Amino acid sequence: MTSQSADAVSSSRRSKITPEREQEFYDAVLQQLRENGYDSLTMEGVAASTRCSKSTLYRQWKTKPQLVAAALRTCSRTSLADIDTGSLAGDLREVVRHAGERSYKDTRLMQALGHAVLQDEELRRALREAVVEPEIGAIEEMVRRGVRRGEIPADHPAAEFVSAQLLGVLRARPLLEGRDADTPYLTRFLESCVLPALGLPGNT
Amino acid sequence: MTSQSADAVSSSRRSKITPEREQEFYDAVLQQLRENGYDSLTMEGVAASTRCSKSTLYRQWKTKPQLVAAALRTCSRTSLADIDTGSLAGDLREVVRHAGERSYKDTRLMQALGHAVLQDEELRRALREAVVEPEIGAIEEMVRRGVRRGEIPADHPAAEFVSAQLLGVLRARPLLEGRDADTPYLTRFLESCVLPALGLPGNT
DNA sequence: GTGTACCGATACGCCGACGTATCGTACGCT
DNA sequence: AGCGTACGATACGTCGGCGTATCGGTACAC
Repeated sequence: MTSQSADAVSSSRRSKITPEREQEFYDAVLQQLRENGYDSLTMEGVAASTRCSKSTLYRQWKTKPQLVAAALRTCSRTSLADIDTGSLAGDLREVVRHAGERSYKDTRLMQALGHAVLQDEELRRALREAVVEPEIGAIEEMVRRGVRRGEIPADHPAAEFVSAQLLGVLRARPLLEGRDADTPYLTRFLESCVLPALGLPGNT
Repeated sequence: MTSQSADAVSSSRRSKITPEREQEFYDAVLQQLRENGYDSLTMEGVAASTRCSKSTLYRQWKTKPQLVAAALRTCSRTSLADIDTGSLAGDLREVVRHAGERSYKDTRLMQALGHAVLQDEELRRALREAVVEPEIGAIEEMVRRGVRRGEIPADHPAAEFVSAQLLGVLRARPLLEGRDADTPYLTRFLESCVLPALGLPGNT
């Protein structure tokens, strides 16, 4: 056969599944999700794009929703949790910078899981725990820090809407304008809507 | 009219398709869309729930996406276009009242069409022209009227985000809190975020 | 060197949905 | 009264995806 020398990637896939290999599966799942939606994601497709056999997939995960749920759980972006610039406005500016960069991928992913999430309990929990909660939790923590620092009052009526606003606009722009909500757009939104509503000065 | 006996519905459906009957098809399509998503919407299902045969469906519409597109085009709720209270704040309060009532149906519908819309050109146009454009156009017209009346400056930076904010929050709440964005929620959002960002006084 | 566990390929059964075709018949018009 | 049109029922071919099963072969441990 072929001389399987240094490239462990292309030719021989006979070794046990390493963590890196596992991540390749997950990446393929997420990519196919974004491109074609949940229903058009097929086990055959994942197998083909990762050059494994269906047997391998079904050995590791029982069913298609479980594979997808597992893939979602690797999405845990803890990036937002690390942000702490010392001011609420500064934190949120960092948030929109990150969100704008990941706008396309996250938006498509959410869109793809739209209704599938309503049918499968495990899928719903995976999406919430792995994607929604971490990001939204981080934002709400920023707001709480802002309250503690006295930047905004604890019962500011706009406080409850910060995360919904950001997530909402992120998903709304593609529908309204046909373009992703990139960082400049999100920044304009933050400075001219979110921060003013909170009583904080926006960069004009 | 065909004043058959009392039960024109259950037994014999042999008459030609009246406009009312046609609307029954569309309603069934939209309902199944909202309940199960686009991919799980089946011609068999529509036929069964409307007690017609598949032949009839395929005689009227060539394919499944065309049936769905036709159903979408009957959604044209021009209700928002009729709103004109004399002030921007008043107009928007009417908008959230309507939107809150239709929240569940509209949100689910958008969610259901998520990725299908990316695959089929006709479907995409139908959704835009029948659902998105009318509502968003009405809101933007309200903003323009507000500018003409001098309520807000023409270049107010928050003006471009009014429709995106409302649509976004409408779709975001179910994801974040697991509940629909009803009228009270939308009203709070309007008074504490949208109006303040525009420099208008919100009802506290 | 021997063994075992795991991988890849592939074939299979099953099901459900699309879209077509056929046929009998009720409707509604003239 | 008669006739054509469109409807309802249903069967059919096709396709594609899920999940299972079988089998040969290879990597890695011992």
